[in-house]
Amino acid sequence: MKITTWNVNSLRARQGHLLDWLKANPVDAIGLQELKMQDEHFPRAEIEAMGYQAAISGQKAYNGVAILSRHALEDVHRDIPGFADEQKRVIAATVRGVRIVNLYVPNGQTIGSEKYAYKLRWLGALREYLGEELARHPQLVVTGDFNVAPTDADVHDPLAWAGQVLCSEPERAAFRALLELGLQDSFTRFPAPEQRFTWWDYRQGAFRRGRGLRIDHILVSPEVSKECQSFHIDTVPRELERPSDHTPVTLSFRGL
DNA sequence: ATGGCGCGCGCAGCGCGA
Repeated sequence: MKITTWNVNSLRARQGHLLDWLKANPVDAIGLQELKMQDEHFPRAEIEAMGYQAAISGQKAYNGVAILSRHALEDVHRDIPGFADEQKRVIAATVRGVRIVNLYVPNGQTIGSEKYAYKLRWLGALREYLGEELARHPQLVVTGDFNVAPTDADVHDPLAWAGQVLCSEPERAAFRALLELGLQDSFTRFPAPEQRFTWWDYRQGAFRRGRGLRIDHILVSPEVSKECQSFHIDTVPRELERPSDHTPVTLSFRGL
């Protein structure tokens, strides 16, 4: 089994890239973020023609998440239970007995802003939710754009980013609190690849200059961790015309 | 130097992302 996460930064703008990528990489399931699209505009027929079912939680202009799967999507849930939020950032489904929770964590804008406070509140609520999911589903995979670079090694220029949003200590502590539930950052399960970033700014040729961050993650429960086989950050789509600023990240399993 | 680039919205230029 293979599970991918990809922030497409507008599904309408990236539909061609997504379909081409799925044709070349027929993963079992993929969590998408930043659809920026209402449910009724989702290209369901084109996705189904590729052999995928879709569970979606869309929103006009901002946010929006989906899980696509080549297998049945069961027990689909949206949002964080008990956390009032207009923004569509969470969708969960069970695929072949594996619970997948797919996230688009708030960006946080700037330290001290209302959006930053919302991000930290959101991550606190997420921790409660994932604790419950972990208790219910021993086979748990959490995919998403977490908007947190967990350590300085995940930042091209740690000094320039020190204390900035995505790298601040409260954000990193909130990320570690997810791991303390018993989840593992699957990236750390393998020898660090030469290229470890998953996002590069569109400006200033950041991708070409290797100025990126690792902010897209796949967390796994202990039962899933045992089955992990490989982890891959695919930079090919980032080279295309009008790319998403994020790359797809794929975790492969032996047994699941 | 507070923008750069790319998106949606909507038809000009702004809000937002990371």
